[in-house]
Amino acid sequence: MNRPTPKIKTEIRREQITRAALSLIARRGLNHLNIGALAREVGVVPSAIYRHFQGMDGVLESVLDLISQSLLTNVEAVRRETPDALEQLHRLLQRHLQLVRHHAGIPRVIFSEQVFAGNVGRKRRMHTILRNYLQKVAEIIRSGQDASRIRKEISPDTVAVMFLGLIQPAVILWLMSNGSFDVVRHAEQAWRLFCGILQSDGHAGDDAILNQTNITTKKGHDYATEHKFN
Amino acid sequence: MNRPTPKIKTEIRREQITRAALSLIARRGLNHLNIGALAREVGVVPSAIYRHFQGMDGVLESVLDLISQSLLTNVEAVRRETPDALEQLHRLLQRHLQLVRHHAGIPRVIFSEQVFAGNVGRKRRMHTILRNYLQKVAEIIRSGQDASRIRKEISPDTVAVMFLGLIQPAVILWLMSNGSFDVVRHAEQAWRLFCGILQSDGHAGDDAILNQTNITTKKGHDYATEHKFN
DNA sequence: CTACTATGTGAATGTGAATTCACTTTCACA
DNA sequence: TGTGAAAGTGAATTCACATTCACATAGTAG
Repeated sequence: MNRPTPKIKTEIRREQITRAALSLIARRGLNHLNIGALAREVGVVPSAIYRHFQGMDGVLESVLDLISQSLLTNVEAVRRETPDALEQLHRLLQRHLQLVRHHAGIPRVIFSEQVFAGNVGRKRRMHTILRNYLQKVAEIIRSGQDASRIRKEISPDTVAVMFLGLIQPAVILWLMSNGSFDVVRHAEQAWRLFCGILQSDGHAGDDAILNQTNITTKKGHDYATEHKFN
Repeated sequence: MNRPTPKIKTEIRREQITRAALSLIARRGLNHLNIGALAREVGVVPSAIYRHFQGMDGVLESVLDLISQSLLTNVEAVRRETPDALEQLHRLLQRHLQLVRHHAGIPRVIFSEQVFAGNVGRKRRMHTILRNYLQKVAEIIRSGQDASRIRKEISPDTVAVMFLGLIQPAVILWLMSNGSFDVVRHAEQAWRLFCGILQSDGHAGDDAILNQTNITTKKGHDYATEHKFN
């Protein structure tokens, strides 16, 4: 009451709202995301949201944009970082995990019903986002094949989906276990094995994969962040 | 109105309702599952549901029971079918896909927000179901190691999660693409590669993995069904 | 300083769905 | 055949939200 809510330009508010939405989704899930909670998070009154978005649908679209952008940004980053396809994949894996761990809203949106079942347009949108990502991964693999770094007889598309498979179940376990499942450790171990499939020079990464479960007490490593979230 | 709704013993109704729920989830998603729709599906009036369940929560619990049971049934089946660990895994993969393809409600429930975010007890329940399944898979792997069929230096737990990874992303793509993504083909290709990781005798399944995408027009093979659904 | 416009507010309205309850009907069994 | 418990019904209640709208106010441009 003392300080009335400041008025912010709609462009900035839209971004604020979008981030707030992703954050709320991370904490309480997409189903519990509602205009009221969103407004409270941003510090305005519910009806104010409508000054910046058409409604929940609009907000969700915006969230999807953010997710899509984040995923593709990671691809571009690893491409700049190293020329070696295998190394690119490895780093992409790490970045993906880092992204997801800092923004648990992302997997929640991806796995969400609202996306599978809701609005047909949104479903298609999400599908496109995933396909684009997979396509980029497949491109990396193809380039690795061209450089004879990766076995030529395997299908890039299949491998791209398998790459996602290194991440997804682990993330689900992570979400379900409230963070107890150590996704990073799992990913590293899985990567070792996975690498063995890909490499041209035949020798798998059979150096010391220890027999240990992936349950630890939360937390772990933390690759440097560099995402435009707050 | 002519024929009034027959009265059915609660035990049977419960089962009817549970299956109806899974079926509705398959068609419209968990979020759209509501007492009204469920009642209509079963052919009774909404309030009648409360004769058999405490409410949506009760129904959901029952659905989780059904899912858990289906998953474990598959494990037992493959164990009976063959003694070879690798073959058991391969068949489990096929059965899992078959199950999921006939009951799309299952992955929808597993991926669902309602499970991740809703009721804490339900989340834990789902987590337990998954963990149990993974544990069974890990056991198969361990037995394969004991029989020197599978490389001993790899962690059964990690591999079990990777096994899930052969399935999950494919199923998600399948759901998002309205069935266009050919999960079965993907799974077979991925299995070939995956097998190469596991086998003791070193030679990967490098026989002819064709370079083809997995998009086809719906449908495909269809392993024999033997699940207690209708 | 004035006035315009973009933002923010709070009250009001509307809707869909869960749940409850008093009442009715059917079924099984004595 | 009669009766009590189990199962089904429909109306009423409540609730949580989304959405709208008339009004208030803060930036800012002239």
